[in-house]
Amino acid sequence: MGIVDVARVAGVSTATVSRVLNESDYPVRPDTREKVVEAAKRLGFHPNGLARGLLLKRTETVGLIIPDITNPYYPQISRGVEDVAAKHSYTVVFCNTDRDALKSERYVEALLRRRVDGVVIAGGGTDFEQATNLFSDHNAEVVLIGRHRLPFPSVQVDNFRAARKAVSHLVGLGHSRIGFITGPLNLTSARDRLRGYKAALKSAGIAPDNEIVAEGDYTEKSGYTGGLRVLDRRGRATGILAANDRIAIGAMAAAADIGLNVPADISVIGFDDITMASFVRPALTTVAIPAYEMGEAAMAMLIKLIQQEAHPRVIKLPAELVVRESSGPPPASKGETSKSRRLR
Amino acid sequence: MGIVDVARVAGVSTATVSRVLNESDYPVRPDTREKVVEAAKRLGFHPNGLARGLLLKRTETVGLIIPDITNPYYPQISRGVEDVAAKHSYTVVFCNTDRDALKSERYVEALLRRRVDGVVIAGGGTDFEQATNLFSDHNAEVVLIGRHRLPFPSVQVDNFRAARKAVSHLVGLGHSRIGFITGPLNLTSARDRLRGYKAALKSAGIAPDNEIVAEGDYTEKSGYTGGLRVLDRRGRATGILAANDRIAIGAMAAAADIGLNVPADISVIGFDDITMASFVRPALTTVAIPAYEMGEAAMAMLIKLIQQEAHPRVIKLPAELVVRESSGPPPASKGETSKSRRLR
DNA sequence: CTGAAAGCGCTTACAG
DNA sequence: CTGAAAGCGCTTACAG
Repeated sequence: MGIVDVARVAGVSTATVSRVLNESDYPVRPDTREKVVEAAKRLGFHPNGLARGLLLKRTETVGLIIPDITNPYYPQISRGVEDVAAKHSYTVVFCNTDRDALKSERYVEALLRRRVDGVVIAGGGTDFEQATNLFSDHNAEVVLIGRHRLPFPSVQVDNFRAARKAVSHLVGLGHSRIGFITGPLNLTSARDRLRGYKAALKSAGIAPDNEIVAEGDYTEKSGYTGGLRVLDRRGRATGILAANDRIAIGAMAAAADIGLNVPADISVIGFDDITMASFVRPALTTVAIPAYEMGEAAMAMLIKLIQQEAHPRVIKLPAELVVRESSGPPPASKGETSKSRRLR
Repeated sequence: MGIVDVARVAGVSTATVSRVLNESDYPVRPDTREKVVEAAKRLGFHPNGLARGLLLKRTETVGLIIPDITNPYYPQISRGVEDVAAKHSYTVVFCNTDRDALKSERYVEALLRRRVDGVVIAGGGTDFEQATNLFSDHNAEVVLIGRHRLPFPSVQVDNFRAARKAVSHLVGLGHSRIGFITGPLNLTSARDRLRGYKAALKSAGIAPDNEIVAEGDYTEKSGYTGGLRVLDRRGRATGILAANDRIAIGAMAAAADIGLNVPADISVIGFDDITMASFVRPALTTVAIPAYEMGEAAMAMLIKLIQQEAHPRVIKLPAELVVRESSGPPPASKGETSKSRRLR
């Protein structure tokens, strides 16, 4: 069942069928048009996109390469990408690399074979230099989300400034022992946040202390472990910046399990503003990263590239501090917990 | 740059190139084979999947239709689907319908045009009868996740029994005022859980009370609202079953904001066991739905269907109660909160 | 306004 | 073991 069948039933040529069904502005007599539409509907005709793509060299398909959809940051991005893709009748192929070189390579090959018109790549940690060049060489456009050191258009957020803003908030509240649980330091996002943290301490005249900095990996578990490390000692932090909300929530769990009160004993600030952030108790103060909008912007940019329209080379989106319940002034005297006060 | 170029460079025919590159078991002399492999590599040849698919009538692409990847239940499922897809070198096209008929229709058309080999459909609420028949008529296999009233293979979990199990746990703890915040009742999953809740009450000899049942929609917000409704009155519930973890976490937030202690004043049980469930405090008791495994099973089944292998018609996966901190015995005397006790 | 025909890049039955 | 050629289902330049 193909276009020739429609042509036969309508009593016209395949050329005419094609012109009608693609709403070409090629002139076709109204009654001819109607016969075609009628026949197509009667036969339940769905044009073969493979044949079309083969000929036209465009598939209206794009790839979305992310580390892991299970990380609550990526569903937002993906949704943004997909919504604008759908709006322009593009279809998106979904690739979870786990930041694994082998998996990435396989996906790149799969996308190349499927002749995608473009890809959006989010999340670093893998070296995409070769991959992006491959896509580029094969007429697939590339848009990056986040800061990569690659010469492709990208959508970014200023993680450095965002982290600084969060730390300043803590400083403004009176904190001077401010810890940090980082993301995986092979990621630029994580490194930028760490740099911002350090810069903010410096400009507040606070000496850095590695005892209250722990490396995490953007999971709740690493936040829990890091939280225990940063909190369970004398001279502990009175404020913690976490490199994302999952870490922050893990750290809050650690605080609770140690018997520390948030924010009375310890303030916690996250990053991202996932939905859950406003529903944990105390509600999480966090730096909101506009993930959905980043996805939207990336896909919009990709479509412009594909359709050879003008477009900016890099779009910077703002991150904003959302103050909720988990941040407050430090406890009155150092080392004293709300519990010890209560017990007095 | 195509197979003819590779053939020319290797000094063989396209037939031979095809046979070598597809690892056909057709006999090819080793040195010929080598020349082909060499040429393909040198030219950076990536076979055109569109041409291949057009001819073979299979694309090694499947569609994944879900309501919304932003709902933390679906990333797990999607990951399961995608992991086994990748393992078999299938590619997955990603469709978020928002349970919207128009969007669904568009995706179905897009998938049909792309000649996907099959689709897995998760999440009801939309009528997929027409869609599934369309796929079926066009040689695309269909696997459903969850209970639909459609004659297609499916992967399910027994929500009825799972809800009963959760309520029984509360009854065993001594609760007799047990509330329920439902999911959207147009979904069979939500209705099955509600039925299970009612059945468990009945077999425990507890009269149902609509005052402590609220309709939610699987979001934190609806859990918060529902929680306020069920908790903020005399004769309030001492235990709440929530139709998913997001609702449960919303309900816990409501309890906290009212000044109620979980589990001292009120026990809360969720459904799903999302990662966050073990990191909120108190950690959430919940019925673990094996979402990742459901995705895996569905995709595995789909591949068997496509490759015409034997397969079960329906796979039932077990749901297990995970007892953590949010459930405990009811407060000693009715209407008395831990706060009022403390104040005494 | 309409159609005949070439061609997109592959695979495979057939012939040698 | 190897190759010539047909054909998958479309679109479009060309001719009328």
